[in-house]
Amino acid sequence: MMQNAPAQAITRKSLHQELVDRLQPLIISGELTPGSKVPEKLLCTRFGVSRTPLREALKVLASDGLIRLEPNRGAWVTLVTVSEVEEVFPVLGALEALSGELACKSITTDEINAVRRLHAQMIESYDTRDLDSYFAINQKIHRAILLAARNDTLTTSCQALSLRMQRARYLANMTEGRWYAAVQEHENILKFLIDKDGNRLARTLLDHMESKRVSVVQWLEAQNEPSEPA
Amino acid sequence: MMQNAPAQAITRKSLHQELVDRLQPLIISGELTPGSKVPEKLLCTRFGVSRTPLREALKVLASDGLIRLEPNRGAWVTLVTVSEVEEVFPVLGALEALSGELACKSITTDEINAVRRLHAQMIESYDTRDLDSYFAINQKIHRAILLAARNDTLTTSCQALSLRMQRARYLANMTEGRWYAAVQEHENILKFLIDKDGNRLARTLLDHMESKRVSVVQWLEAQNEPSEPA
DNA sequence: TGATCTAATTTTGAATTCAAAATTATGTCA
DNA sequence: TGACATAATTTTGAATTCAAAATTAGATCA
Repeated sequence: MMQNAPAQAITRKSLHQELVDRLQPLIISGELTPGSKVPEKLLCTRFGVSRTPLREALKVLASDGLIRLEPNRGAWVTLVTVSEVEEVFPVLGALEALSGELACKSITTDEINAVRRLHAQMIESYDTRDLDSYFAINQKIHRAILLAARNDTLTTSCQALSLRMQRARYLANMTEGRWYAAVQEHENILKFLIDKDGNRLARTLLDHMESKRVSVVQWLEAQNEPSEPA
Repeated sequence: MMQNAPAQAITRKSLHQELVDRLQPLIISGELTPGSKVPEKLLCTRFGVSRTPLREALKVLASDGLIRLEPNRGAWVTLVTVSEVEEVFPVLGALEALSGELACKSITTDEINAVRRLHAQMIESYDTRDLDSYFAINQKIHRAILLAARNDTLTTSCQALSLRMQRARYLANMTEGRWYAAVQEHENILKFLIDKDGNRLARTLLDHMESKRVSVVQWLEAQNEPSEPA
Protein backbone atom coordinates (compact mmCIF):
# COMPACT_ATOMS: atom_id res chain seq x y z
CA MET A 1 0.00 0.00 0.00
CA MET A 2 0.93 3.65 -0.37
CA GLN A 3 2.95 2.82 -3.48
CA ASN A 4 1.36 5.29 -5.86
CA ALA A 5 1.84 8.73 -4.32
CA PRO A 6 -1.43 10.65 -3.78
CA ALA A 7 -1.96 14.18 -5.06
CA GLN A 8 -0.26 16.21 -2.31
CA ALA A 9 2.14 13.61 -1.01
CA ILE A 10 4.89 14.80 1.31
CA THR A 11 8.48 13.70 1.30
CA ARG A 12 11.04 16.06 2.84
CA LYS A 13 12.08 16.40 6.50
CA SER A 14 10.24 15.22 9.59
CA LEU A 15 6.79 14.19 8.58
CA HIS A 16 5.03 15.32 11.70
CA GLN A 17 6.61 18.79 11.48
CA GLU A 18 5.66 19.04 7.85
CA LEU A 19 2.12 18.14 8.83
CA VAL A 20 2.07 20.74 11.58
CA ASP A 21 3.16 23.33 9.03
CA ARG A 22 0.52 22.22 6.56
CA LEU A 23 -2.33 21.95 9.03
CA GLN A 24 -1.81 25.38 10.59
CA PRO A 25 -2.89 27.27 7.47
CA LEU A 26 -5.88 25.00 7.05
CA ILE A 27 -7.01 25.93 10.54
CA ILE A 28 -6.21 29.63 10.28
CA SER A 29 -7.87 30.03 6.92
CA GLY A 30 -10.96 28.30 8.24
CA GLU A 31 -10.71 25.54 5.66
CA LEU A 32 -11.03 23.27 8.67
CA THR A 33 -14.26 24.67 10.07
CA PRO A 34 -13.93 26.09 13.59
CA GLY A 35 -15.80 23.96 16.09
CA SER A 36 -15.90 20.96 13.78
CA LYS A 37 -14.19 17.64 14.13
CA VAL A 38 -10.76 17.21 12.57
CA PRO A 39 -11.32 14.70 9.76
CA GLU A 40 -8.44 12.39 10.53
CA LYS A 41 -9.08 9.86 7.82
CA LEU A 42 -9.63 12.51 5.16
CA LEU A 43 -6.41 14.32 6.06
CA CYS A 44 -4.47 11.07 5.94
CA THR A 45 -5.71 10.50 2.42
CA ARG A 46 -5.13 14.09 1.41
CA PHE A 47 -1.52 14.13 2.57
CA GLY A 48 -0.84 10.52 1.78
CA VAL A 49 0.33 9.60 5.25
CA SER A 50 -0.75 7.13 7.88
CA ARG A 51 -2.45 8.04 11.11
CA THR A 52 0.70 7.85 13.21
CA PRO A 53 2.46 11.02 12.03
CA LEU A 54 -0.83 12.86 11.62
CA ARG A 55 -1.77 12.14 15.20
CA GLU A 56 1.66 13.28 16.35
CA ALA A 57 1.04 16.56 14.57
CA LEU A 58 -2.37 16.89 16.20
CA LYS A 59 -0.80 16.55 19.64
CA VAL A 60 1.53 19.44 18.88
CA LEU A 61 -1.26 21.60 17.45
CA ALA A 62 -3.31 20.86 20.54
CA SER A 63 -0.51 22.08 22.80
CA ASP A 64 -0.55 25.29 20.75
CA GLY A 65 -4.29 25.63 21.28
CA LEU A 66 -5.35 25.38 17.66
CA ILE A 67 -7.22 22.17 18.26
CA ARG A 68 -8.62 20.43 21.29
CA LEU A 69 -8.22 16.72 21.96
CA GLU A 70 -11.12 14.95 23.58
CA PRO A 71 -10.03 11.54 24.86
CA ASN A 72 -11.72 8.80 22.87
CA ARG A 73 -13.75 11.41 21.00
CA GLY A 74 -11.18 12.76 18.58
CA ALA A 75 -9.71 16.18 17.75
CA TRP A 76 -11.79 19.33 17.33
CA VAL A 77 -10.91 22.62 15.71
CA THR A 78 -11.10 25.23 18.45
CA LEU A 79 -13.42 28.21 18.18
CA VAL A 80 -12.18 31.73 18.77
CA THR A 81 -14.20 32.87 21.75
CA VAL A 82 -14.53 36.31 23.28
CA SER A 83 -12.93 35.11 26.48
CA GLU A 84 -10.00 33.68 24.58
CA VAL A 85 -9.47 36.97 22.75
CA GLU A 86 -9.68 38.86 26.04
CA GLU A 87 -6.97 36.56 27.34
CA VAL A 88 -4.60 36.36 24.42
CA PHE A 89 -4.44 39.99 23.31
CA PRO A 90 -3.04 41.35 26.58
CA VAL A 91 -0.33 38.69 26.53
CA LEU A 92 0.41 39.39 22.90
CA GLY A 93 0.47 43.09 23.73
CA ALA A 94 3.10 42.60 26.41
CA LEU A 95 5.20 40.50 24.06
CA GLU A 96 4.93 42.92 21.14
CA ALA A 97 5.79 45.79 23.43
CA LEU A 98 8.91 43.92 24.44
CA SER A 99 9.72 43.22 20.80
CA GLY A 100 9.53 46.94 20.06
CA GLU A 101 11.77 47.77 22.96
CA LEU A 102 14.38 45.19 21.99
CA ALA A 103 14.13 45.97 18.28
CA CYS A 104 15.10 49.60 18.92
CA LYS A 105 18.33 48.35 20.44
CA SER A 106 19.40 46.07 17.61
CA ILE A 107 17.67 47.05 14.40
CA THR A 108 19.90 47.94 11.45
CA THR A 109 19.43 50.77 8.95
CA ASP A 110 18.63 48.24 6.25
CA GLU A 111 15.96 46.68 8.39
CA ILE A 112 14.42 50.04 9.18
CA ASN A 113 14.32 50.81 5.48
CA ALA A 114 12.66 47.48 4.82
CA VAL A 115 9.95 48.35 7.34
CA ARG A 116 9.63 51.79 5.74
CA ARG A 117 8.98 50.17 2.37
CA LEU A 118 6.47 47.74 3.87
CA HIS A 119 4.73 50.66 5.53
CA ALA A 120 4.45 52.49 2.21
CA GLN A 121 2.99 49.40 0.57
CA MET A 122 0.54 49.01 3.42
CA ILE A 123 -0.66 52.59 2.98
CA GLU A 124 -1.18 51.81 -0.68
CA SER A 125 -3.32 48.82 0.25
CA TYR A 126 -5.25 51.06 2.62
CA ASP A 127 -5.83 53.68 -0.08
CA THR A 128 -7.19 51.07 -2.47
CA ARG A 129 -9.10 49.39 0.38
CA ASP A 130 -7.46 46.05 -0.33
CA LEU A 131 -8.04 44.37 3.02
CA ASP A 132 -6.31 41.08 2.23
CA SER A 133 -3.18 42.82 1.06
CA TYR A 134 -3.36 45.21 4.03
CA PHE A 135 -3.49 42.35 6.50
CA ALA A 136 -0.65 40.50 4.81
CA ILE A 137 1.68 43.50 4.82
CA ASN A 138 0.64 44.47 8.33
CA GLN A 139 1.74 41.02 9.47
CA LYS A 140 5.06 41.43 7.73
CA ILE A 141 5.73 44.69 9.55
CA HIS A 142 5.03 43.21 12.93
CA ARG A 143 7.18 40.23 12.03
CA ALA A 144 10.03 42.45 10.86
CA ILE A 145 10.05 44.24 14.21
CA LEU A 146 9.89 40.91 15.99
CA LEU A 147 12.87 39.59 14.07
CA ALA A 148 14.82 42.78 14.73
CA ALA A 149 14.41 42.06 18.46
CA ARG A 150 16.86 39.15 18.01
CA ASN A 151 15.12 36.88 20.46
CA ASP A 152 13.98 33.52 19.09
CA THR A 153 12.03 32.67 22.21
CA LEU A 154 10.09 35.89 21.88
CA THR A 155 9.53 35.22 18.20
CA THR A 156 8.24 31.72 18.84
CA SER A 157 5.92 32.77 21.67
CA CYS A 158 4.53 35.69 19.69
CA GLN A 159 4.00 33.65 16.56
CA ALA A 160 2.16 30.94 18.45
CA LEU A 161 -0.28 33.38 20.02
CA SER A 162 -0.61 35.36 16.80
CA LEU A 163 -1.62 32.21 15.00
CA ARG A 164 -4.46 31.69 17.40
CA MET A 165 -5.69 35.22 16.89
CA GLN A 166 -5.30 35.06 13.13
CA ARG A 167 -8.21 32.67 13.12
CA ALA A 168 -10.27 35.70 14.14
CA ARG A 169 -8.35 38.16 11.99
CA TYR A 170 -9.57 36.81 8.69
CA LEU A 171 -13.13 37.46 9.80
CA ALA A 172 -12.63 40.77 11.55
CA ASN A 173 -13.60 43.10 8.73
CA MET A 174 -12.72 46.41 10.28
CA THR A 175 -14.93 49.44 10.22
CA GLU A 176 -13.76 52.44 8.23
CA GLY A 177 -13.09 54.37 11.42
CA ARG A 178 -11.09 51.61 13.08
CA TRP A 179 -9.11 51.07 9.92
CA TYR A 180 -8.16 54.74 9.75
CA ALA A 181 -7.12 54.71 13.40
CA ALA A 182 -5.02 51.60 12.87
CA VAL A 183 -3.16 53.28 10.04
CA GLN A 184 -2.47 56.30 12.25
CA GLU A 185 -1.11 53.97 14.92
CA HIS A 186 1.17 52.45 12.34
CA GLU A 187 2.47 55.89 11.38
CA ASN A 188 3.59 56.25 14.97
CA ILE A 189 5.03 52.77 15.07
CA LEU A 190 7.20 53.60 12.06
CA LYS A 191 8.16 56.97 13.50
CA PHE A 192 9.26 55.59 16.86
CA LEU A 193 11.11 52.76 15.20
CA ILE A 194 13.06 55.21 13.04
CA ASP A 195 13.77 57.31 16.14
CA LYS A 196 14.72 54.10 17.97
CA ASP A 197 12.55 55.27 20.81
CA GLY A 198 12.01 51.96 22.55
CA ASN A 199 9.71 53.21 25.28
CA ARG A 200 7.31 55.01 22.99
CA LEU A 201 7.37 52.20 20.46
CA ALA A 202 6.53 49.68 23.17
CA ARG A 203 3.69 51.83 24.45
CA THR A 204 2.32 52.33 20.93
CA LEU A 205 2.45 48.63 20.10
CA LEU A 206 0.64 47.89 23.36
CA ASP A 207 -2.08 50.42 22.59
CA HIS A 208 -2.30 49.14 19.05
CA MET A 209 -2.91 45.63 20.33
CA GLU A 210 -5.48 46.90 22.81
CA SER A 211 -7.39 48.64 20.01
CA LYS A 212 -7.27 45.48 17.95
CA ARG A 213 -8.62 43.53 20.90
CA VAL A 214 -11.58 45.87 21.27
CA SER A 215 -12.29 45.70 17.58
CA VAL A 216 -12.12 41.91 17.38
CA VAL A 217 -14.28 41.49 20.47
CA GLN A 218 -16.89 43.86 19.11
CA TRP A 219 -17.00 41.93 15.90
CA LEU A 220 -17.24 38.57 17.67
CA GLU A 221 -20.03 39.81 19.88
CA ALA A 222 -21.92 41.14 16.88
CA GLN A 223 -21.57 37.69 15.31
CA ASN A 224 -22.84 35.91 18.38
CA GLU A 225 -26.11 37.78 18.67
CA PRO A 226 -27.51 38.18 15.20
CA SER A 227 -30.85 36.89 16.49
CA GLU A 228 -31.68 39.89 18.65
CA PRO A 229 -33.24 42.52 16.39
CA ALA A 230 -34.12 44.98 19.16
CA MET B 1 2.71 -8.97 25.61
CA MET B 2 2.32 -6.24 28.22
CA GLN B 3 0.10 -8.47 30.29
CA ASN B 4 1.93 -8.20 33.57
CA ALA B 5 1.98 -4.50 34.46
CA PRO B 6 5.50 -3.10 34.98
CA ALA B 7 6.54 -1.22 38.09
CA GLN B 8 5.26 2.29 37.28
CA ALA B 9 2.57 1.38 34.77
CA ILE B 10 0.16 4.13 33.74
CA THR B 11 -3.55 3.80 33.23
CA ARG B 12 -5.65 6.96 33.55
CA LYS B 13 -6.42 9.63 30.92
CA SER B 14 -4.61 10.30 27.70
CA LEU B 15 -1.41 8.36 27.71
CA HIS B 16 0.67 10.87 25.83
CA GLN B 17 -0.40 13.69 28.18
CA GLU B 18 0.40 11.54 31.17
CA LEU B 19 3.81 10.89 29.66
CA VAL B 20 4.38 14.59 29.04
CA ASP B 21 3.57 15.24 32.69
CA ARG B 22 5.88 12.49 33.84
CA LEU B 23 8.78 13.33 31.58
CA GLN B 24 8.87 17.04 32.43
CA PRO B 25 10.05 16.46 36.02
CA LEU B 26 12.65 13.97 34.81
CA ILE B 27 14.07 16.65 32.55
CA ILE B 28 13.83 19.51 35.03
CA SER B 29 15.37 17.53 37.86
CA GLY B 30 18.22 16.52 35.60
CA GLU B 31 17.43 12.84 36.00
CA LEU B 32 17.56 12.83 32.22
CA THR B 33 21.03 14.28 31.79
CA PRO B 34 21.09 17.58 29.89
CA GLY B 35 22.74 17.15 26.51
CA SER B 36 22.28 13.39 26.52
CA LYS B 37 20.13 11.26 24.35
CA VAL B 38 16.59 10.49 25.47
CA PRO B 39 16.62 6.75 26.15
CA GLU B 40 13.47 5.84 24.29
CA LYS B 41 13.57 2.12 24.89
CA LEU B 42 14.37 2.51 28.57
CA LEU B 43 11.51 4.95 29.11
CA CYS B 44 9.10 2.63 27.34
CA THR B 45 10.07 -0.13 29.73
CA ARG B 46 9.97 2.15 32.74
CA PHE B 47 6.48 3.43 32.01
CA GLY B 48 5.22 0.22 30.49
CA VAL B 49 4.09 1.78 27.25
CA SER B 50 4.93 1.26 23.62
CA ARG B 51 6.92 3.68 21.51
CA THR B 52 3.89 5.30 19.89
CA PRO B 53 2.57 7.32 22.85
CA LEU B 54 6.08 8.02 24.10
CA ARG B 55 7.08 9.47 20.78
CA GLU B 56 3.92 11.59 20.71
CA ALA B 57 4.93 12.98 24.09
CA LEU B 58 8.44 13.71 22.83
CA LYS B 59 7.02 15.76 19.96
CA VAL B 60 5.11 17.92 22.44
CA LEU B 61 8.10 18.32 24.74
CA ALA B 62 10.19 19.30 21.73
CA SER B 63 7.73 22.04 20.81
CA ASP B 64 8.14 23.30 24.38
CA GLY B 65 11.91 23.34 23.97
CA LEU B 66 12.72 20.79 26.65
CA ILE B 67 14.13 18.35 24.14
CA ARG B 68 15.42 18.62 20.60
CA LEU B 69 14.50 16.18 17.85
CA GLU B 70 17.17 15.34 15.33
CA PRO B 71 15.64 13.61 12.32
CA ASN B 72 16.79 10.00 12.18
CA ARG B 73 19.10 10.61 15.13
CA GLY B 74 16.65 10.59 18.00
CA ALA B 75 15.67 12.98 20.79
CA TRP B 76 18.18 14.88 22.93
CA VAL B 77 17.71 16.60 26.26
CA THR B 78 18.43 20.27 25.64
CA LEU B 79 21.14 22.10 27.55
CA VAL B 80 20.46 25.40 29.26
CA THR B 81 22.78 27.78 27.46
CA VAL B 82 23.69 31.35 28.33
CA SER B 83 22.11 32.59 25.12
CA GLU B 84 18.88 30.76 25.94
CA VAL B 85 18.78 32.29 29.40
CA GLU B 86 19.43 35.73 27.93
CA GLU B 87 16.48 35.14 25.64
CA VAL B 88 13.97 33.58 27.94
CA PHE B 89 14.30 35.76 31.05
CA PRO B 90 13.29 39.01 29.36
CA VAL B 91 10.21 37.31 27.91
CA LEU B 92 9.40 35.77 31.26
CA GLY B 93 9.93 39.17 32.85
CA ALA B 94 7.41 40.81 30.56
CA LEU B 95 4.90 38.07 31.27
CA GLU B 96 5.37 38.14 35.03
CA ALA B 97 5.07 41.89 35.00
CA LEU B 98 1.77 41.51 33.22
CA SER B 99 0.68 38.89 35.72
CA GLY B 100 1.38 41.31 38.56
CA GLU B 101 -0.56 44.06 36.89
CA LEU B 102 -3.57 41.85 36.23
CA ALA B 103 -3.38 40.17 39.62
CA CYS B 104 -3.76 43.52 41.37
CA LYS B 105 -7.06 43.98 39.57
CA SER B 106 -8.61 40.64 40.49
CA ILE B 107 -6.93 39.19 43.53
CA THR B 108 -9.15 38.44 46.53
CA THR B 109 -8.37 39.05 50.18
CA ASP B 110 -8.13 35.31 50.75
CA GLU B 111 -5.63 34.98 47.97
CA ILE B 112 -3.55 37.84 49.31
CA ASN B 113 -3.53 36.19 52.71
CA ALA B 114 -2.42 32.94 51.14
CA VAL B 115 0.51 34.74 49.54
CA ARG B 116 1.26 36.39 52.86
CA ARG B 117 1.48 32.99 54.51
CA LEU B 118 3.67 31.61 51.74
CA HIS B 119 5.92 34.62 52.10
CA ALA B 120 6.31 34.00 55.82
CA GLN B 121 7.18 30.35 55.17
CA MET B 122 9.71 31.42 52.58
CA ILE B 123 11.40 33.76 55.01
CA GLU B 124 11.59 30.84 57.41
CA SER B 125 13.31 28.75 54.74
CA TYR B 126 15.68 31.63 54.14
CA ASP B 127 16.50 31.94 57.83
CA THR B 128 17.31 28.25 58.07
CA ARG B 129 19.11 28.39 54.71
CA ASP B 130 16.94 25.60 53.31
CA LEU B 131 17.45 26.25 49.61
CA ASP B 132 15.19 23.47 48.32
CA SER B 133 12.30 24.59 50.45
CA TYR B 134 13.00 28.23 49.56
CA PHE B 135 12.81 27.49 45.85
CA ALA B 136 9.65 25.45 46.21
CA ILE B 137 7.81 28.16 48.15
CA ASN B 138 9.17 30.88 45.91
CA GLN B 139 7.62 29.05 42.96
CA LYS B 140 4.32 28.83 44.77
CA ILE B 141 4.25 32.57 45.35
CA HIS B 142 4.89 33.37 41.71
CA ARG B 143 2.28 30.84 40.74
CA ALA B 144 -0.28 32.29 43.16
CA ILE B 145 0.17 35.72 41.59
CA LEU B 146 -0.08 34.18 38.14
CA LEU B 147 -3.33 32.45 39.02
CA ALA B 148 -4.74 35.63 40.53
CA ALA B 149 -4.27 37.27 37.13
CA ARG B 150 -7.14 35.10 35.85
CA ASN B 151 -5.62 34.54 32.45
CA ASP B 152 -5.09 30.93 31.41
CA THR B 153 -3.13 31.87 28.33
CA LEU B 154 -0.73 33.88 30.44
CA THR B 155 -0.48 31.04 32.93
CA THR B 156 0.30 28.51 30.23
CA SER B 157 2.89 30.69 28.50
CA CYS B 158 4.61 31.56 31.76
CA GLN B 159 4.65 28.00 32.98
CA ALA B 160 6.18 26.75 29.74
CA LEU B 161 9.02 29.24 29.86
CA SER B 162 9.48 28.79 33.60
CA LEU B 163 9.92 25.07 33.07
CA ARG B 164 12.76 25.68 30.68
CA MET B 165 14.48 27.95 33.18
CA GLN B 166 13.90 25.60 36.09
CA ARG B 167 16.41 23.28 34.49
CA ALA B 168 18.94 25.96 35.43
CA ARG B 169 17.31 26.85 38.72
CA TYR B 170 18.11 23.59 40.43
CA LEU B 171 21.77 24.20 39.79
CA ALA B 172 21.88 27.92 40.45
CA ASN B 173 23.01 27.87 44.04
CA MET B 174 22.75 31.52 44.86
CA THR B 175 25.39 33.51 46.62
CA GLU B 176 24.57 34.82 50.08
CA GLY B 177 24.38 38.36 48.75
CA ARG B 178 22.07 37.52 45.89
CA TRP B 179 19.86 35.49 48.16
CA TYR B 180 19.49 38.39 50.56
CA ALA B 181 18.65 40.74 47.70
CA ALA B 182 16.06 38.32 46.36
CA VAL B 183 14.35 38.20 49.73
CA GLN B 184 14.25 42.00 49.82
CA GLU B 185 12.69 42.03 46.37
CA HIS B 186 10.07 39.62 47.62
CA GLU B 187 9.28 41.91 50.53
CA ASN B 188 8.41 44.56 47.96
CA ILE B 189 6.45 42.11 45.84
CA LEU B 190 4.29 41.27 48.83
CA LYS B 191 3.93 44.93 49.78
CA PHE B 192 2.80 46.07 46.34
CA LEU B 193 0.45 43.12 46.03
CA ILE B 194 -1.21 44.03 49.33
CA ASP B 195 -1.43 47.65 48.16
CA LYS B 196 -2.77 46.41 44.83
CA ASP B 197 -0.28 48.72 43.18
CA GLY B 198 -0.16 47.11 39.75
CA ASN B 199 2.46 49.39 38.24
CA ARG B 200 4.97 49.03 41.03
CA LEU B 201 4.35 45.30 41.33
CA ALA B 202 4.93 44.86 37.61
CA ARG B 203 8.12 46.87 37.76
CA THR B 204 9.37 44.92 40.78
CA LEU B 205 8.65 41.56 39.19
CA LEU B 206 10.48 42.70 36.07
CA ASP B 207 13.52 43.79 38.08
CA HIS B 208 13.35 40.61 40.11
CA MET B 209 13.50 38.56 36.93
CA GLU B 210 16.35 40.65 35.60
CA SER B 211 18.35 40.02 38.79
CA LYS B 212 17.64 36.35 38.49
CA ARG B 213 18.83 36.41 34.90
CA VAL B 214 22.13 38.00 35.87
CA SER B 215 22.61 35.52 38.67
CA VAL B 216 21.85 32.47 36.52
CA VAL B 217 24.09 33.70 33.69
CA GLN B 218 26.95 34.30 36.09
CA TRP B 219 26.59 30.85 37.46
CA LEU B 220 26.41 29.26 34.00
CA GLU B 221 29.49 31.13 32.87
CA ALA B 222 31.37 30.06 35.95
CA GLN B 223 30.42 26.46 35.15
CA ASN B 224 31.55 26.71 31.56
CA GLU B 225 35.10 27.82 32.32
CA PRO B 226 36.27 25.73 35.24
CA SER B 227 39.43 24.94 33.26
CA GLU B 228 40.87 28.43 33.34
CA PRO B 229 42.67 28.83 36.64
CA ALA B 230 44.06 32.29 35.86
C1' DT C 1 -45.21 6.88 16.67
C1' DG C 2 -41.54 7.29 19.65
C1' DA C 3 -38.59 5.99 23.50
C1' DT C 4 -35.28 2.64 24.91
C1' DC C 5 -32.36 -1.12 24.59
C1' DT C 6 -29.15 -3.98 21.84
C1' DA C 7 -26.25 -5.21 18.00
C1' DA C 8 -23.32 -3.70 14.14
C1' DT C 9 -20.16 -0.37 12.59
C1' DT C 10 -16.94 3.10 12.92
C1' DT C 11 -13.47 5.55 15.22
C1' DT C 12 -9.92 5.95 18.47
C1' DG C 13 -5.77 4.69 21.15
C1' DA C 14 -1.87 2.24 21.41
C1' DA C 15 0.97 -2.01 20.34
C1' DT C 16 3.25 -4.17 16.78
C1' DT C 17 5.54 -4.64 12.48
C1' DC C 18 8.52 -3.40 8.82
C1' DA C 19 11.58 -0.65 5.91
C1' DA C 20 15.08 2.84 5.88
C1' DA C 21 18.71 5.23 8.13
C1' DA C 22 22.37 5.43 11.30
C1' DT C 23 25.59 3.26 14.16
C1' DT C 24 28.73 -0.17 15.40
C1' DA C 25 31.55 -4.08 14.46
C1' DT C 26 34.45 -6.59 11.42
C1' DG C 27 37.61 -7.37 7.85
C1' DT C 28 41.01 -5.85 4.38
C1' DC C 29 45.04 -3.84 2.79
C1' DA C 30 48.83 -0.43 2.95
C1' DT D 1 49.22 -1.15 13.39
C1' DG D 2 45.92 1.95 11.56
C1' DA D 3 42.99 3.97 7.88
C1' DC D 4 39.31 2.71 5.17
C1' DA D 5 35.61 0.01 3.29
C1' DT D 6 31.95 -3.25 4.03
C1' DA D 7 28.77 -6.06 6.63
C1' DA D 8 25.90 -6.82 10.87
C1' DT D 9 23.25 -4.64 14.27
C1' DT D 10 20.60 -1.25 16.27
C1' DT D 11 17.68 2.57 16.14
C1' DT D 12 14.41 5.41 14.00
C1' DG D 13 10.24 6.67 11.33
C1' DA D 14 6.02 5.49 9.84
C1' DA D 15 2.51 1.99 8.29
C1' DT D 16 -0.26 -1.52 9.92
C1' DT D 17 -2.80 -4.18 13.16
C1' DC D 18 -5.75 -4.97 16.97
C1' DA D 19 -8.52 -4.14 21.09
C1' DA D 20 -11.44 -0.89 23.39
C1' DA D 21 -14.56 2.90 23.24
C1' DA D 22 -17.96 5.55 21.02
C1' DT D 23 -21.29 6.15 17.59
C1' DT D 24 -24.83 4.71 14.63
C1' DA D 25 -28.41 1.65 13.05
C1' DG D 26 -31.87 -1.41 14.00
C1' DA D 27 -35.16 -3.90 16.76
C1' DT D 28 -38.50 -4.13 20.47
C1' DC D 29 -42.23 -2.66 23.08
C1' DA D 30 -45.34 0.77 25.26
